[in-house]
Amino acid sequence: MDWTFDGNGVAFHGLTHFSLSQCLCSGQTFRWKPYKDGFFGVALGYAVYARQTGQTLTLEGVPQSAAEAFARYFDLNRDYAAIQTSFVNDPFLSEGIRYAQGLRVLRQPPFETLVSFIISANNNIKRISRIVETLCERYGEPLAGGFDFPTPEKLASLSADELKACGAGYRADYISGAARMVCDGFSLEETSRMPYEQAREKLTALPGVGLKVADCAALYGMGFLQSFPLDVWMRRVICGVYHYRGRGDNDFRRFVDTTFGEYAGIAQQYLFHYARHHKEAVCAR
DNA sequence: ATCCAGGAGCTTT
DNA sequence: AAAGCTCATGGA
Repeated sequence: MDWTFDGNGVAFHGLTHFSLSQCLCSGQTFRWKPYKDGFFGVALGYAVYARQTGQTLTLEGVPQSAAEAFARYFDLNRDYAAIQTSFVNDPFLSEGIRYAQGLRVLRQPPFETLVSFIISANNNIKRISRIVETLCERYGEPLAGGFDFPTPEKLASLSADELKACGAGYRADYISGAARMVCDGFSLEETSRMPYEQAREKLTALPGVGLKVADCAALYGMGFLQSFPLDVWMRRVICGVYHYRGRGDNDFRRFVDTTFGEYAGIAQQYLFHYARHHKEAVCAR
């Protein structure tokens, strides 16, 4: 990856198949907000002002020592053109790709991703973002211009009332329970090195983590690109766009496993983004 | 007021 | 195994 450092931050050059706004506004991260002509957010322990001009991504606030880490965060080293080509035989997916051109699956810190998607259960994106932001402001390490995501130790030390006061609602017990298990030796890094099926199975041992949340943590936080989070939107797509008539989740899962391949998670991200902006095109339930 | 939101977990068939 | 019920909260 070709990058430079100018004293204020890092800039990546020659990016194709990359759109910053598609990456940050597609429901996979809850930590970036529109700011001036770009986005402001906290990632990998840095408060960052990110903006894109053409094929250049500028990350103000990122030292050169963190350049490669951010290349991984934005998945800049992967050949998305080749992945998109592998989807050409799927007309629905091709439509999603056209609509969400430049979208990449981020690789975020595992614990932050896990907790964020525990919060996502039966919730909406705006409120998820607000809860995550409040958690960071109150309990995250202060950075130059923002707050980091709280550590497992910090979250494990909080009472249920303190977590509920951040808006977490009934998920407060899940958050502290999962944080405690991570503090107590449940290694997310180790899990991320396991085979996918094994990793997602292990993740569901955490409170508040079912298959869907496990798949989100696996996809957005652990680099398992074959993971396909099966949520309400994907059921609508599979039903309304692919005209699949399944009975229960087992049927939907079987459809996913036989339809999308090695990069199912990337396909899912295109479809999710497309579906959320084309409600009329997807199934009503 | 009622329903829904990137579901999970527990109870009942 | 599969369907049903409940969970806290805010916006539509």
